[in-house]
Amino acid sequence: MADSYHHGNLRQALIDAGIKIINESGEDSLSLRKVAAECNVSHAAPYAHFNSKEELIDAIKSNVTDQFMEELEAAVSEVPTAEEAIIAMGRTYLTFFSRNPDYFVFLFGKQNITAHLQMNKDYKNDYPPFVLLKRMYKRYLEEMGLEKSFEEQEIDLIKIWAMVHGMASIACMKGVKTSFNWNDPDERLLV
Amino acid sequence: MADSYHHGNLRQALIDAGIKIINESGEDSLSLRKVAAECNVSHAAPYAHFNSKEELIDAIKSNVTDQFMEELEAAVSEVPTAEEAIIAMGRTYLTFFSRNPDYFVFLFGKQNITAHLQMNKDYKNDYPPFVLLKRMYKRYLEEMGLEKSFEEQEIDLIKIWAMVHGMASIACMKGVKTSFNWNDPDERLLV
DNA sequence: TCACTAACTTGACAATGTAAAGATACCTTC
DNA sequence: GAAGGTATCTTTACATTGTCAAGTTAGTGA
Repeated sequence: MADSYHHGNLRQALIDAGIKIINESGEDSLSLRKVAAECNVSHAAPYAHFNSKEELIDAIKSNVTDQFMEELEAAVSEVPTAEEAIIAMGRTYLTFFSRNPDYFVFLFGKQNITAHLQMNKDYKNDYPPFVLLKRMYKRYLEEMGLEKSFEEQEIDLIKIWAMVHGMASIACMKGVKTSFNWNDPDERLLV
Repeated sequence: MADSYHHGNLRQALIDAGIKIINESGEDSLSLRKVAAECNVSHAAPYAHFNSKEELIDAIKSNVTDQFMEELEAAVSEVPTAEEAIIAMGRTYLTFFSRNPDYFVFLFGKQNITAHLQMNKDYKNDYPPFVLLKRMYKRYLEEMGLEKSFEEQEIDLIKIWAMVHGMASIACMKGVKTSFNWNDPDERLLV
């Protein structure tokens, strides 16, 4: 299978090679031809699995997001209460992206984000990490015996997400120097 | 001057053409050759004013940032107290970027950000909007008669900035639908 | 008037995304 | 097991792009 005409699992190999290139030299230097070369196939081979460079990039993004989700879910499952879970999510969020800032730029930098932070009640077609946060937040309200309107919930969620995402954004900017401990953010996230 | 060999002020014309292209069809479709064509000069003409495509893009960024700063300073000068000024900044921040989301992606999307959100005491080589916020924040502490340590100040500033920047980030994401009023964010930004 | 230099053009080249046409190997169906 | 179909991969080709090198033009100062 190694040196046969057919690769075996080229699709995943292309994704892995793409991630490798991004980690080594950034998204800008990622080209379809390099990815193909990395997999020892011809430069047009990727077109059997992706219709465009953008499709490959989207596949990589969803691969990285899966990786991110695993860490988030692990963090959430380690604590008993929803309140702690939300704090743990924020911490994991910052840890994940300050560990590899390239992923932040890669995931959220360009405009073609498949992430949808929709606030509507059905979770359909939503950004997985945000779905998780919403679930934890709902549980938090229940555990605390709180009743809030949809609008109030929306504001809370945006506040939490904006705070954490904004911090990650700052932390991932080049040249930023603070004495802030990004891995242990202020815990009073919930207002 | 119109059809002469020398353009007159090609440098600024290139920047304007770049902004136009970004507004019309996004940063991805911005090429040096298109910018040159837009100015009716040969494809290599830009190299008399910029050493690379990146340098042109940086120039465009600083142009857009100037525009942004004008609005921020106007907003700040319209209110008497520093507290109101900070809130006005947040509102202007969100208004500016929800008015033209492309600028947000363009300014903060890629990694080569010249913006430096440095927390050190000297404002040297700092991101102008952030310098303004720090000045307002300092004035706020004075007006309120508050005394805070450098670390506490740092945390406050990061919180404010992260909140506003995070909100703008969410607002500029494609496909986001909320009932949140981005132009009138929650005013309890200061903890 | 005469260099000198900044601004611009022309021509070239390598890297890249992508399409079209052909080659190869696997898989199903008889 | 043969035949045909199809997914996978290669080869070739082309337009776009960033960038460089060499030449051209025009304004500037001595």
